[in-house]
Amino acid sequence: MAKSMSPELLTLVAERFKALADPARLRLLNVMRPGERTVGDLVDETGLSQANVSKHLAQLHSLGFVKRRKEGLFVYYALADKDIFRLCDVMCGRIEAELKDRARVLKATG
Amino acid sequence: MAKSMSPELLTLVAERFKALADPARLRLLNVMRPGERTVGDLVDETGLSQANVSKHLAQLHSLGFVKRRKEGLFVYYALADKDIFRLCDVMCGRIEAELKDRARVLKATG
DNA sequence: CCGAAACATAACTAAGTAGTAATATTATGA
DNA sequence: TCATAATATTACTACTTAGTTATGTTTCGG
Repeated sequence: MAKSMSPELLTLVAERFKALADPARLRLLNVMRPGERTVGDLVDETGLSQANVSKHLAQLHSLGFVKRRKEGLFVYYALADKDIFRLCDVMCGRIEAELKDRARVLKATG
Repeated sequence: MAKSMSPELLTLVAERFKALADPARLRLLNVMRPGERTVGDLVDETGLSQANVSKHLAQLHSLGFVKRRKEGLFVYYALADKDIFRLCDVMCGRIEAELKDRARVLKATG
């Protein structure tokens, strides 16, 4: 984090964290991991409704997390870059550490 | 992101992103960057109300982003680790790239 | 003990948001 | 041009949550 983060910058950062703060959007991003997917693919692979998927994709796209490519009737979405992996890796590392710690405590207690 | 992220894991990850998806909490974390702070310090340096600060700190603490140390009447909060810097750095990099890109487009258009 | 200071918590309100159902838009082929 | 398929958008509802006010809890000095 830079030395002095202005409230405006913090708002922009928060806005981006918020885009990743939803299980449905994370599922969509996860499905796109191997490569681009059409909206229909994403509907099928997540079980979410079409309208819901479209809305989530619009949000992820507006913040630059995914890119879109139109081909005939279909629109292909793909991850814009590898940042999401890095971000999720950090979070997963935290969760893993927590679980380990919890297991350690349980072992010591029980 | 791991190959197969279960919905449960994604929910845990989303929960943690959500903790960072608020300007007030980011401000608190930013104030704690140089070192530990009492609740009163955080109230003064952020301008948030005491109750509000306590609530945000409880949330950040429950998810392991900050640690607490009690000393007499005062409670000192501090960043639990350096993950927050890494996470915010990624987000700031994205924002910077966006702004650059927007400037480039404006230059080409105007 | 008592009062005050530091912090936490509870109850409440207002604003934001995910999901749905219905409708609109766009592109294709007959 | 028309019907249809894929996606986007709109209007709405239910739920969540940030902030406030008021109150509770803990700790210490006198």
